Amino acid sequence: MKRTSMEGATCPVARSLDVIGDWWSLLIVRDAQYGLRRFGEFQKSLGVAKNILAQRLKHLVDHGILETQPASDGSAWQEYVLTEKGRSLFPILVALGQWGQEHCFEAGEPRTRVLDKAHGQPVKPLEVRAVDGRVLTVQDVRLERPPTQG
Amino acid sequence: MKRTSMEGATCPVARSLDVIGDWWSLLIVRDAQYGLRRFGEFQKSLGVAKNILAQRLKHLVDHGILETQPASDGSAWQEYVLTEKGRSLFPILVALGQWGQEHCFEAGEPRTRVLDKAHGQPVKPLEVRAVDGRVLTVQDVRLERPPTQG
DNA sequence: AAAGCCCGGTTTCGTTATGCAACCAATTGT
DNA sequence: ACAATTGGTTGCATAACGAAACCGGGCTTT
Repeated sequence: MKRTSMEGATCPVARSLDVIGDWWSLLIVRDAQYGLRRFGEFQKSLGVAKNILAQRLKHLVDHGILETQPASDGSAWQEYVLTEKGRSLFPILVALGQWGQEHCFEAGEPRTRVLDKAHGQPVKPLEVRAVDGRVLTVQDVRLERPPTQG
Repeated sequence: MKRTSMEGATCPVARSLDVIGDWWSLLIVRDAQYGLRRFGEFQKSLGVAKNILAQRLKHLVDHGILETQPASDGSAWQEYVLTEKGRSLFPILVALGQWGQEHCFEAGEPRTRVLDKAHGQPVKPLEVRAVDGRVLTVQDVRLERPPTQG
């Protein structure tokens, strides 16, 4: 009765979710993107139980999304910093954020926003595009499944 | 000891995850994007237990991501189809898929791909852009928290 | 250098969610 | 009319989650 794993799936979405699809991982990554590094910082920011946080940090380190660094302020403790793999989750977080803003808030309700540092403007809504630049919707794409599968 | 809810969070990412952040919801939505509509189709495609699937479908309907339609092939059963809110999850799925392809597969390992119908080409990698069109990385943005919080 | 306070966890234990299988009603095929 | 399929629900065992207690090493204060 273990939670079913998507590790062997041929669908990239399923494999991604297998790694970062739990309730906390993406929130940890989000906080890491914005500079949090220490266990205590994450715990305070997220309000998550310490055992769960420890589990998740270990999971993210094991999967190469975070790595531990010996220090940075001279103290003997370690810090958790994003790897390149972790930083490349940025579009996912932006996509989730934009969807959430659009669909999970009342008008005027206060919310955290991601702003372009250069001009203080919100980020442009993501667009899925073809290699030739056309904007694509779900109707414009199709799924290609691998040849030999079930 | 209930699973902590993000419903009241001011962060849009957290609110999104509160709705679609579990192990199955996005996979159901992905299948729905590619045309699956019936309970049995989802169950067969995902291999999920029927009680869990029923729970998740209800959850997605409650949150306005799917809606039930009376029929389409004349039978007396109902179908689950995406609402506009559900269709707008498309960029999130693309982002997850692209990240998964890049980071969760060995080279040459067979995988499902999303292709532009027009030319059969894979979709272009997503780019986060500023309103003026500049491509942004996480270093180019900052977080603006709502004024009175905490 | 001793006492005490943080930081970063681990342990314990109760509660919740997940997953499998059995069951069941309504619909459909024969 | 009878059997199989569809679309679920119910029960039960197990794994994950969450709160709080605990704990050891680092750091601080004196």
